[in-house]
Amino acid sequence: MHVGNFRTALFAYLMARQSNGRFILRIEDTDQGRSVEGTVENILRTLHWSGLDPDEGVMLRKGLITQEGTRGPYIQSERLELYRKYADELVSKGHAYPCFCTPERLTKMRDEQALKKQAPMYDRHCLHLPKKEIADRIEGGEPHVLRLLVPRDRSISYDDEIRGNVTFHGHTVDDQVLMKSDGFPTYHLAHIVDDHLMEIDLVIRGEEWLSSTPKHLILFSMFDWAPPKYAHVPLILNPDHTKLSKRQGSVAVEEYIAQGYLPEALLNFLGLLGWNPGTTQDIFSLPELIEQFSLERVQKAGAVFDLKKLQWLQGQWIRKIPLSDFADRIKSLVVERYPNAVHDAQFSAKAVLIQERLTFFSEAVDLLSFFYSEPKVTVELLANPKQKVTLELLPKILELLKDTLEAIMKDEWTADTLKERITGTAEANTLKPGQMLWVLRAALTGLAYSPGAFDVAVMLGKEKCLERLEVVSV
RNA sequence: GGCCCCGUCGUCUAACGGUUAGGACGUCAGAUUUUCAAUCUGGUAACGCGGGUUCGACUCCCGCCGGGGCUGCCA
Repeated sequence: MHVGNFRTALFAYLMARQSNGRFILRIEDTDQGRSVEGTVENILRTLHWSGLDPDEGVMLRKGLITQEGTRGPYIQSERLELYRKYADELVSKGHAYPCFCTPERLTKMRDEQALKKQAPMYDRHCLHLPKKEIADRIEGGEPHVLRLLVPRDRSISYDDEIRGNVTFHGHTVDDQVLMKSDGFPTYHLAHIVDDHLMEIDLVIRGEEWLSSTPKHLILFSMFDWAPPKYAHVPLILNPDHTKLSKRQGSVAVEEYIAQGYLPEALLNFLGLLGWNPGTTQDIFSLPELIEQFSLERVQKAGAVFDLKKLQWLQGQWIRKIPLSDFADRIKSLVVERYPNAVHDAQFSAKAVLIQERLTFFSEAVDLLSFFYSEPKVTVELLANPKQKVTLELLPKILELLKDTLEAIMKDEWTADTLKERITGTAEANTLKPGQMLWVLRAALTGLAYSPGAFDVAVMLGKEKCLERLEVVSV
């Protein structure tokens, strides 16, 4: 599921919720060539992951795809007779006509138009065929499509919920194919038939649909049906301002799920992409979005997908997780690599040390590694010029650390005592506390980034600390 | 080419005729008497251009420039 479609779904969901409406999932599978196995289930699972379950239409029940609601079927390939019926009605009213033109002729026609710098539009070749001939060719089973007869003399305008008044001139609108030769409708016909029959009153869709809206409006008026309100949301863009695409990052929601993003983070990010609350609030839960969202505050211009901001939001949300839940979530990951963590009664106490320093659950494994295995400590890590620890100074610091820790009684092995004694030693030896603490922390964890030295030392215990200091000394 | 949409810091955005043009992400600096992608503080950075209208324009109008979408028997 493309993140753009997902954001559109989010906006639709928000509008449905705040207006006590229904969020309907309809599957538009009218292109036989593009159907991909598992797509529907994938969409459903993704929506469920984020909490945007449909109220009506296609849904998942006990892992199976089902349809619920009184206006079904909700899968367009199961509604073919319906579209046929309405298409015939259009033909009989003179609003649509059969076209026998081959793809080859159409291509040639468009090429010629392009050459003459004209807009490529169907030349209505088949509109002028004699009635008898049309009947005979259809009778003879010749492949054909049905085209919309666009009233070229009028202009079509409507009020977009996001963009305001938009106007098109009939003579710039092409005679859109409504029914394909394979008996399937195009999106355009299916959309208006279904939205009318399913009583859809608000259509929120991507900006790429803006230019086909006049066709839809014409169709609604030909059936004498009231059109829904339309809201065309701006596109989501790549950093280079082109339409969001693969190649420049992930476009599928499934990829973000796989990378470990929380639904709260993605929802928060996408909710704020193209919409703003008008306040300085930037952390939004789904209920808060429902409460505050409005189409009036949706942006008109495209918005670049800013991965950095998504990551920041992810960090914000991961820190909001209650500790016990957080510990549960990371425990299975840690146990995968360190089976001895299974029965660790202190697991939560360790989890609390890392919750605010990670962005993804998966990072927990490395961040807790030194609790379940002996760290590999390198001299390069210990002797860090940035921490003012030189190779010459290192042996002395290690000796001082060992002596200092050795002198602390087991029953006073606390963060406070450690801090007090180490600071004292540092001062007595004209060292900065940081120089000693860097070495201690690095020796105990083997990591450049980890929880603080005191926390780690307390958790590890006196014996283990001395043991590790001894190991790096030799 | 034609039609339509859009144009405030690098990015997401606030402003709806009068502000030192605000916030957030990023970035930079400092703090956190140890690290950190965590936290805090501070800094950096924008009204595309040109005409109008007005006492006064980011805000209204026109033109230009720039970007995007569509231009399929795809959605």
